[in-house]
Amino acid sequence: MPELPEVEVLVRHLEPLVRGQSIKQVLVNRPKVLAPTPEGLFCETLRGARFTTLTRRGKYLVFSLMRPGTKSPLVMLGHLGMTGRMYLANTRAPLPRHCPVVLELGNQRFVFEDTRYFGRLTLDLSPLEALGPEPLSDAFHPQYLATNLKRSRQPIKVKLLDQSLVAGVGNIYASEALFRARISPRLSAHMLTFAQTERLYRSIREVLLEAIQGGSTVALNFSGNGKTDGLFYFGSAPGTSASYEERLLVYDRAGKPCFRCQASIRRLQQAGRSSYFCPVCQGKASPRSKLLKQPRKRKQTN
DNA sequence: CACCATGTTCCTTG
DNA sequence: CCAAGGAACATGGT
Repeated sequence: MPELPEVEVLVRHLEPLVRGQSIKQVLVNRPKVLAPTPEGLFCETLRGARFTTLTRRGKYLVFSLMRPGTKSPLVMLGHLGMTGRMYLANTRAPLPRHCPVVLELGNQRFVFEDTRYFGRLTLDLSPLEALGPEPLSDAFHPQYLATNLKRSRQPIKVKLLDQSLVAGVGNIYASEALFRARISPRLSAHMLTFAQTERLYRSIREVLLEAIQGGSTVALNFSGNGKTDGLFYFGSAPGTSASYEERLLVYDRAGKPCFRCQASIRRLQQAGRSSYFCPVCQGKASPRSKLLKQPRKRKQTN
């Protein structure tokens, strides 16, 4: 679930649940997810601290906490990696199989579950320094995008995954945005016309905004089903599924008909990752080719 | 067994 | 020095 929209939805739902809660105890099952923060420092720093605010930066969750008797805020950075989840659970509920960190809050516990352990929960804030502008903020605009794309010869799809260009776009939404903008994922970044850059700018924002408004891509279950003790978790929620794949127009649709022209969606490998696109709607031809293909005025040859 | 997977970082190559 | 590509990380699904 971890691209900007999913993290944004998670943050909005989690923020009121953790605010005001204080950490009674810290359990670390996988010290590596704290790196480079030492386990001892992590536990000692957080024990007794109280959550104040929760915000998002790119795909990162930014937890602010206060330690009793101090004035300086404490910040803990979270990242879901590929398979991470963060939720509050009843203390009587059994912990999941892959649970790198648990924060005991008293009657509840904050659970960080991550089957692949690519996620992070750390006191090291340095990753934030390398992030580009938030795509939904004013700092991100067509001129900014144009200037920065001109300096890169990477395929535009690969460039969109560069978090220093714009923070939060991942593999799914990169393909979705390019499909909407009708730009080939193979087009070199510096080759985009300004018109294409403007379309891409709008597409990126639309795709992310719609995903946030849709609640998130992957089906969510914030309420729990009563049988489990999960008060909040990501996962397929019976009855509320279907929204995910239906909103994606090209991602993971190789071989299926393009929703716009019926051509078969294709998949290709770029920088080791899959890209999906419509070979017709996103053909290599630039918008100008339409004009160039028009029959030219012929020279008078008589 | 083979290949695929929503991400980031480190190392190598050119 | 910089850009770009690939492997590594770790586990599970098909």
